[in-house]
Amino acid sequence: MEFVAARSGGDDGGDALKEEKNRSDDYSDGGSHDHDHGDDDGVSNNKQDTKLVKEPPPLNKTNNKTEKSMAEEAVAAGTSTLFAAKKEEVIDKQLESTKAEMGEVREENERLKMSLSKIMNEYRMLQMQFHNIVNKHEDNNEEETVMEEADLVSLSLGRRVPVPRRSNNNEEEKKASDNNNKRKKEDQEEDDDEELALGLDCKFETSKSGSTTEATTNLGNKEEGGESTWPPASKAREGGGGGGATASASASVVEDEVSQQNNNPAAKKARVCVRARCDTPTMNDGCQWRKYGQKISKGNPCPRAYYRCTVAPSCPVRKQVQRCAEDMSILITTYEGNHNHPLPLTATAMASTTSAAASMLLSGSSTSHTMPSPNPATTGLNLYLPDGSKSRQIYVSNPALSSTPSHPTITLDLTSSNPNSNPNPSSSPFVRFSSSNYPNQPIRYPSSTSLSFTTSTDSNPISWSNNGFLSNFNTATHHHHPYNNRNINILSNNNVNFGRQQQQQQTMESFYQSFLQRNNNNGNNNNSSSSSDTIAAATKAITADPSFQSALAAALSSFIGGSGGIGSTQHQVGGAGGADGENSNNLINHQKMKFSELFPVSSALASSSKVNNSSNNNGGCGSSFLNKTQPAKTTAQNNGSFMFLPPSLPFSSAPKSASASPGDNGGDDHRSS
DNA sequence: CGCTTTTGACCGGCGC
DNA sequence: GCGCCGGTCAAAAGCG
Repeated sequence: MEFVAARSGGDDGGDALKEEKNRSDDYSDGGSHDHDHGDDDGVSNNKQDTKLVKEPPPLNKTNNKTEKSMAEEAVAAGTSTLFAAKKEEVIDKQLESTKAEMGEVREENERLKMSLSKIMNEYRMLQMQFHNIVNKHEDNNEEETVMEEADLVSLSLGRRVPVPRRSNNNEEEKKASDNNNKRKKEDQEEDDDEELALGLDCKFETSKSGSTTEATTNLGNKEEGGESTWPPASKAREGGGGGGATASASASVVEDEVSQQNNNPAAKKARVCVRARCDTPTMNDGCQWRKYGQKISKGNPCPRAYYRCTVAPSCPVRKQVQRCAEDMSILITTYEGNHNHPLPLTATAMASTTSAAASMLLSGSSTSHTMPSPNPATTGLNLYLPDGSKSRQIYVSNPALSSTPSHPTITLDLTSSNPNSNPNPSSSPFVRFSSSNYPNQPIRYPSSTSLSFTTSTDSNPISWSNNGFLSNFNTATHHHHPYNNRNINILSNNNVNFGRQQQQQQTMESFYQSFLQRNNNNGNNNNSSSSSDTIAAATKAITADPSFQSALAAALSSFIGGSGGIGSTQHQVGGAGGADGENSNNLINHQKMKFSELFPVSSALASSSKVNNSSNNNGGCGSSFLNKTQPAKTTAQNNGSFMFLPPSLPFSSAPKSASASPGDNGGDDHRSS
């Protein structure tokens, strides 16, 4: 048992150690080994000896038999005694040779024991050294230890990454793993439990070793900030448990990014662009943002809102939020800079995602451009979700990088409208809408890194939320993508069920919690058996699969802000806290708007209440960009002609919510500077 | 009153 | 040098 673990630890001396254990009688190291000793002694310790010992008796027996038989024959048959004498000689020779072999074996055994004792001494010395090293790393700089991983970029949410002990590949650990296996296994189990609870471990399997850079944080240096990740403060606070530890893993990544950026003068700012279907003004990523500007950018009728992180006064992180011109249901959030403060747990989800992306962007700067491949199965980003002691992958397909000269950008495509992942874009009303209005836009992203977290192309007509959120968070985790991807279809395929969505007036604040409740509600109120079944299946999937839970938690935290953690202090998707009614109305209106997009004839009814709501609307961007139009524009909405709104559509009256993720698209200024 | 949003103005980079 | 553009600043206004 331990041998297996020891070997799994990758120790090249595993065999030697095994030999040592097998052969050494003076090997004293805990009771657990005693058992092994017993087994090993029986199995292989004196294998040759036993063989040698066992062999002679048969010889003797056979010889005795021959003697007896020969004597009987001699007596009985009266044959000559010469034959018997020859036989005795042969037997004596065999015995002598056997004794000689036994002596050689004994000598060999003695030599092996000698060598074993030497090896054991060396091993113990190495073990001592290893312990010292490990203790130093753990006590002084866990983060750097994390960064010593050669080929993995590990991101963890909300938990300290148990990397230091697990992934140190030095030989000391390898050997020490034998004696420490039990302890380490216990520790790993604990760590695994932790990960199961809160962790989303994202590891990039790259052939690069660039992730071993030193932690050169750039506190407050927004110019060189990696992207939307969270390093510096966390590092500064390390050892403080909680928040600092939470962000440590991500911090390592970002520090890596930063260092790599420093190594690359051309890359001033790394950006992570997250594309997600979002009805709300911004994705609630757990952080608090303050809007400091808004501008119409070229090529996109939707204004671009500029936010800065207000969690810490000096936090240099910026965020740009803009609706996708081709598909206004898609919210494009671009993160830039490094947080210099600990992040709430809900913020670490997006942090992890963006960190992972940025890590790939930066650490793989030389190869990432080659990642786009006609075969999605061969390229992509593997997000490892801890599943007990194992890790499972979420394959993020078809990454591609784009970088302006000053801003290397990686795009996380959380939508299914990714042409790579959604061969049937017409299934999404938004896609259809967008394609008709902005035919040029689909070309916007080929040049950008597109990490599609979706890949589920089948339109599962389930709408967990009434605003397109997680509308198709189906049971794809139990399916196998044609590309062997693990499907977590988040924010995909807005399969709008208008009637039900109107009935479902969900507050986004407790989205996840209400989700399960709404399963029942759906079943009771909507009688949507198919959907309820599927939701039940999805629920089962969630409850049954720890890794899926992690993924779900991350996703929900990313897009909804979660009901826990700081969620209470932050306005959830939909805008102002407590404005559930407004949110609901917004959601309803949004769906109506969708409906009107598809069915203009009926849109008049749908938009009737929306006009009234739009004035005080703090709602989400979906609702915001649909509802928060100037009165003059509202007419167009009433006519179901939203898609034909002028490019300068202001989407004004942004939400007044003060905290997390206020509305983008708010304001109608078209600054021409 | 404190915080946020709005929004016109400003600045710097870049291309021509 | 000029204009365009993205990004930021900061005063004014709004909100609770």
